[in-house]
Amino acid sequence: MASARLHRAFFARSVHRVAPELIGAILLVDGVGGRIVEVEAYHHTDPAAHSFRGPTERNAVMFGPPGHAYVYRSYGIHWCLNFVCEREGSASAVLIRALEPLEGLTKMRRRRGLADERQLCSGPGRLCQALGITGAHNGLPLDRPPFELFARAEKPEIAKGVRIGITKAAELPWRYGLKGSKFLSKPFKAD
DNA sequence: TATGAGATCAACT
DNA sequence: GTTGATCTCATAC
Repeated sequence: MASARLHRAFFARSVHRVAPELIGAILLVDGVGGRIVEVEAYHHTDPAAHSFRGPTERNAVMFGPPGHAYVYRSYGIHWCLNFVCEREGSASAVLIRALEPLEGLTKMRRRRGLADERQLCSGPGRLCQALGITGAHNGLPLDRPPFELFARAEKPEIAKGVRIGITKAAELPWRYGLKGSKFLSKPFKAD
């Protein structure tokens, strides 16, 4: 099961193609990480996206080249990790919402102060804390250390649903997840 | 199980 | 001054 490294070209496409293909991919930061099980797409036509109103100091990275990390502070305390994708008129990115811990479990538990594996990375803020992601990672390329990204070996079953935790355009079905995963931040509606 | 408040920073009105 | 792509802890059934 040799997985290919994801390079910049992977992200130089529409978020709506990139987002579902990220499900099942492996993300490591400094050797700590796991399998991506939940993401959300943010597009410039989307009032909930930071890029909707154009570039600002905070979201400048989103308007840069694809394949970079966009890290921002949420509610003053949490960090959230995004992958910048191709611009289609304006900036777009994929929010990494949850992953299944595979590598560096000990480090993650220490950083999170938790024993429960399922809650180590089941949410954007938790994930960043577990992987040690901070504003220092903002703008870093995803194909160079400390980041490591590997494509999934096989195409998993993708669940699709409504996004979480937002008040604008919350009805857009741009949340993607690994069907049946125990590590989702919230379960998908069964269909 | 379910609802509610607090934490705390930067962009926006 | 208010709001937000959140999480945790406390209190109430």
